[in-house]
Amino acid sequence: MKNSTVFLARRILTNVNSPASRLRSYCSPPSSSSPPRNNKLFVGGLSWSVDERSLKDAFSSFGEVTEVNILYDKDSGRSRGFGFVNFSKEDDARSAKDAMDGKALLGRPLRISFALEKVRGGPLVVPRLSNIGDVTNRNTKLPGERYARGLILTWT
DNA sequence: CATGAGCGG
Repeated sequence: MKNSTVFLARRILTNVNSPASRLRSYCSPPSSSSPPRNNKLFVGGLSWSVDERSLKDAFSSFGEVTEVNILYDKDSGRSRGFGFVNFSKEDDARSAKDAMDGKALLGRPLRISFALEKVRGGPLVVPRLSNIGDVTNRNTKLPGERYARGLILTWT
């Protein structure tokens, strides 16, 4: 049993460096300095009154939009202020990002970037180091806070 | 009523 474990580990280790590796990392891909080349845009800064319909209308002039998702708060039902817009062609996604990033929709400027690749069945490790030193792990709401949910801190 | 960083199901 130990042998098979070692064997598996060796296989994984050798496959990691193989260009044909189909392994998907929990961490950000190495040398991810260049933006991810996918067709999915992360759209933040959404006004809480923007729904998926109007969001798709705002982006479908740049190409075929195959999927639009806005995330809503489970309890309040209010928009969480961000969503995802998927284009069929990544060229259209790029032009939409370039044209719409910073542009106001319903009074609030959009913040658009390429969506991070989410690993299926695994956590999404965000390459961001804010919140360190301010780690909270609670589900209670403090005075002045609107969102106070447990925070799982990961880093790259 | 309220308002604002971030990457989900």
